[in-house]
Amino acid sequence: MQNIKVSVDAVVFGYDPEEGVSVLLITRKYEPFKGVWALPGGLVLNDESLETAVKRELKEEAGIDVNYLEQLYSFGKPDRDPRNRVISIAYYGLVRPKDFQISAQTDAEHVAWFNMLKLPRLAFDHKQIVEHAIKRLRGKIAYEPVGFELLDKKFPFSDLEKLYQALLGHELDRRNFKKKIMAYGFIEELDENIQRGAGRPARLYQFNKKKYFQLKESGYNFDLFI
Amino acid sequence: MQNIKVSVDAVVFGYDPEEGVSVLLITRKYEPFKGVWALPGGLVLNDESLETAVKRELKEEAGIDVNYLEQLYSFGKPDRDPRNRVISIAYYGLVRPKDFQISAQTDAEHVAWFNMLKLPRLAFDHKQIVEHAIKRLRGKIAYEPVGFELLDKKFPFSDLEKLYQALLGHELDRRNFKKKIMAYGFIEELDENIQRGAGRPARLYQFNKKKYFQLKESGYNFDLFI
DNA sequence: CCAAAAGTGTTGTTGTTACACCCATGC
DNA sequence: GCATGGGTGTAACAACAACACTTTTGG
Repeated sequence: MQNIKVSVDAVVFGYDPEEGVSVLLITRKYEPFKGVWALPGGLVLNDESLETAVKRELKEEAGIDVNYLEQLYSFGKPDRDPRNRVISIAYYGLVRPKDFQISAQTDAEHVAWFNMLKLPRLAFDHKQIVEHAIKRLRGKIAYEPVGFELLDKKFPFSDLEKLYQALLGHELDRRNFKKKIMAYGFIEELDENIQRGAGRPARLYQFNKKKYFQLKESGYNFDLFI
Repeated sequence: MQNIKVSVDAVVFGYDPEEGVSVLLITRKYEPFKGVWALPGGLVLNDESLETAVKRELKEEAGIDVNYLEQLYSFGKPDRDPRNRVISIAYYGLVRPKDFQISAQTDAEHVAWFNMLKLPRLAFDHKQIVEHAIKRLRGKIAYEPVGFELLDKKFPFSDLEKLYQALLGHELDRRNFKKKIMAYGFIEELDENIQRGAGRPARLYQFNKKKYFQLKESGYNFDLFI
């Protein structure tokens, strides 16, 4: 008789031009790994879809609604949970951290953002899951402009550039980056500026979803970076 | 109390220069969908890993060992199995059909290869799973030379070319294709020819895994086609 | 000698990379 | 007036796409 539990876990990424790319973590309220940082997640209910389960857990544990959610991978080693067999279907999500006041809720003691490069010790095999998610996100930005789910609706071009640099882990040429991105035509320049700290005010831009989906439907392939 | 079963299903691709790209299917021996074509697969045992489960099922149901196996996606809609809640973790595999005499075994009535473009009606949501796998395989060949798992150890260049054409669904320029592939350096020309039917005999080539992994380790990015 | 499949280079076009100075603001 | 961050164009080079004739075999 099969006796395997099914859970979902979520790697939620947030971005802030100052902080870089962060991952949302909670501390576990119960054993095993009580008090240890972990990914938000939990068992799937009998009659809910996997995606619904992830969204529910994120709401319950961190009070957050994601902007974008995609299945990542299923982790199913027989000993990944010390109690009993649990396979976890991992998702990753993108969110604008400023949109939410994250807050610990049921099942979680604390909730916090951690820079993706400076993570604490994590429960279970969650470190592996996060690594998998980072790899996926890095790959993803090369052919889909997911980054826009992480930025404000209107953003200075330098935010986008910094996001790509943070994700890719290397510098980009400002002029070439802008040229390439703008050539696709799914970003529009607005007639507004923003001033942040010192320096010349920056022109604001926004993502044009309609144009993006048109391009995508017509079989266009985005090839952004290596 | 959670009551969800966990199964695995496999989309095994095979290739033959005459037949094109095929998918391995079985007919179900029991209800539901008794007698209907379906993907090989079944429930995961309590103490086996997901990958082991896939390999075991392929052996049990079709007498096949895959050459390459990769997790595809997990399908978990609450009503995808009419009996009870079953989530399926789908894998896709590659195999050289000539290496095996496929044969129906326990749990399967018949086993057969079907051209990936001419599939019969499939049980459960297996059609969706196959479509997902085809999409993935198409994407995959663009940045990893998985195709070699589908070809004979030694093959004429035209086999590789036909494989890519079958997968991509469009023609390729013979000269440009060869130039591009050979430039990576992980294919070596042998001092052997093969004669198949009419026409000039073809030079044989083989994949050099060592060189391939060297390139890959050194962070090289293969970018084959759109 | 004809049909079938394999083999092979060059050129124009396009895309990519490298690179440096000026501009608008706050302090 | 200086420090900070924003904005912009060009030229050299590399990659890609398009293109057709010759070679070797079997029948």
